[in-house]
Amino acid sequence: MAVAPRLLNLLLVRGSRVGRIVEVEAYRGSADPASHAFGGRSRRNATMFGPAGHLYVYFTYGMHWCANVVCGEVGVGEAVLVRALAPVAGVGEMWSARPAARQERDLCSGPAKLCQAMGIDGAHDGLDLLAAGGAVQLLDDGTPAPRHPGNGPRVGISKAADRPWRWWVPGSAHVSPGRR
DNA sequence: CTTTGGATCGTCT
DNA sequence: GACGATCCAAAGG
Repeated sequence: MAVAPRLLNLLLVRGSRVGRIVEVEAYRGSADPASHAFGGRSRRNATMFGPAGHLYVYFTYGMHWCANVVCGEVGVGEAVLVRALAPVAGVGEMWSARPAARQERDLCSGPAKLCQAMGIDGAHDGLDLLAAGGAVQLLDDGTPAPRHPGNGPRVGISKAADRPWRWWVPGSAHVSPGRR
C-alpha cells in the first residue's frame, strides 16, 4: 500500500491512447476484507498473487472491467486499483470507445470508464506493464507524484470502508466526481 | 444540483 | 443462489 500514492502522475499507455493516473485505491490481500484476495487465491484473482508490475483486470456487475496494478511480492496478493486518468493522447479514440461520455472529464473519471476509454478488458489480465512493447504499459515521463496527495476512504465497497486507502492528485478535474 | 433504480453475469458458497 | 472495487438515464428539488 505504501506504493499506491507513488503511482500518481505515471502514464498508462495503450497503443496511441495515453492517460495520466490521477486517482488510485490500495487493496491489501489477505489483510483486507474488501480485497478480492481476502480469503485466498482463486481462479479470478490469481494475477494479484503474481509478480508486481503486472496488470490485474476483473469483470464486475455483469458489465464492467476494472484495472489494477499488482504491487506485492509473489504470493502476497496486493494490488492498486486505477480509479481515474487524465487523458493525455489519443483522446479521439477514447471518445469513440465511450459514446456515453458527455464531457472530456467523463472519459476516464472512474475505474470502469477508463477501461472502456482505453480499450482494456479481460484479454489484458496478467500482462507485464513494465515490458517494452507490451499492449498496455506503465511509463514515467518524469512528472513526480504529488508531494501532498489527497487521501481518504475508499469508494464503492461495503467492507472495511473506513480504511483511508484512496489517493488522488489534488484538484484534478478528472478525479471521480465529488471525490476530489 | 441530488437521488434512485435498472442493467447484467462471472465468481464463489 | 446471492452478490458485487460500477455506470447511466431519468426523475425530483
